[in-house]
Amino acid sequence: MDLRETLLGLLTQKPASGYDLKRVIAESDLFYWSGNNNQIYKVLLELQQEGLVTFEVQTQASLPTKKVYTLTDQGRRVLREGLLRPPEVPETRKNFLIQLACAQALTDEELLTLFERYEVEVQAGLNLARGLAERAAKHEGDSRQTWLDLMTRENIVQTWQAELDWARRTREELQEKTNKDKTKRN
Amino acid sequence: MDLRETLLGLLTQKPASGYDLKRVIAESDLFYWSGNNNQIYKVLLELQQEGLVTFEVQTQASLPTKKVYTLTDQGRRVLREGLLRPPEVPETRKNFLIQLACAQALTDEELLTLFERYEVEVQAGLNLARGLAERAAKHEGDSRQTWLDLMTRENIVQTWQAELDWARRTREELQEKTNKDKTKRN
DNA sequence: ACAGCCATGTAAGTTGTTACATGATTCG
DNA sequence: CGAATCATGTAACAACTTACATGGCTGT
Repeated sequence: MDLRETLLGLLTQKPASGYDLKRVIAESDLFYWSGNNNQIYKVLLELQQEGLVTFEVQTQASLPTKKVYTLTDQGRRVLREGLLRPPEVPETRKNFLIQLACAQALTDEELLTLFERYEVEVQAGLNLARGLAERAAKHEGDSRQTWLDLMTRENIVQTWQAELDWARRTREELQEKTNKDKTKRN
Repeated sequence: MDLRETLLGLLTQKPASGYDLKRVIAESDLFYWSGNNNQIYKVLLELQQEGLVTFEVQTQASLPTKKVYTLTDQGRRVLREGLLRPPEVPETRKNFLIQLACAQALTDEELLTLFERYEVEVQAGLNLARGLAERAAKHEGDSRQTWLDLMTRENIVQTWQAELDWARRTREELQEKTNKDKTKRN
């Protein structure tokens, strides 16, 4: 599921301009690309040259002219093929865990504040994800696709929640350990 | 926490050659880089030129000569600074969720088999993570670092577990929905 | 004999990033 | 008046990848 396929996928929902797609990708947490021009406009051109999409130039009064891209039948076929390939497992980059692996140089207190800060950051991420999930829940269609979108939002919320739970439990355990060591020393 | 810092971090544990570091990174799921030569040897050279590491050439009987890298005091300082910066939140790329967002073109049956396959893949990932966690648990030191490593392993296991739980629940719900639709149609 | 490990390194490529350029319009 | 939005596109670079080259040693 690279950017090419993702753009094809987005175009199944409705025709869109490069600018539209760029915004969707940039504002989403699901579509993890930065949503920069260079990539998107280039990929769209490539898709067009391969016959997977076509575009129609739309002039607008008092707004710049835009190219509205639409999926072709061939594009739909290629997308379907891609979707039917066995799904990939999630790829996670937890820099905090790498930090922990390198944390020998830190004192217990420093490590604890690190955990506290991590908890705050993860909590913020969870709150954001919750907000998006609620917004998705308000749409209230009962098509399969709106249900899938809801489940997707739930997945993300639960991922953040699991991380927060781990961070809390581990911080508490660390706190106990640290206190014990202190009383020992006194 | 980029590759530079990670290499510094790995060198706190013990001096190592580029080849050693490459293997650690390539075999680990935590250190998410591919562990290719080009990057690692280049970064090590860069770190050496900045005075963060030094190397000692070690000739070996019946094995190629190697450069064993060691952290300098300055390297330790730079690493500490990096570790004390506020930790980053995890970055997750769930291509499966992107697929779901593009899945309008699929039938209910196709979607179901997609979920089934995803479950299998995630289960495999969980099994692998569990194996690594058990191996880590067997080490049985009671230093802070071995405890941290254990907690790290647990984090990874729980992340996989959360994903598997979600996949199962969602697949079951989807199955019910699909069956209902079928009975409706009959 | 042939594969695979140890150990270094380079070449060539893909992917993704930030930042810039243009130019009209709209909002505070 | 300046900033932001709409809309396209390019330039320069950073990060990361696969694949290759070398060469002796080890195990089947």
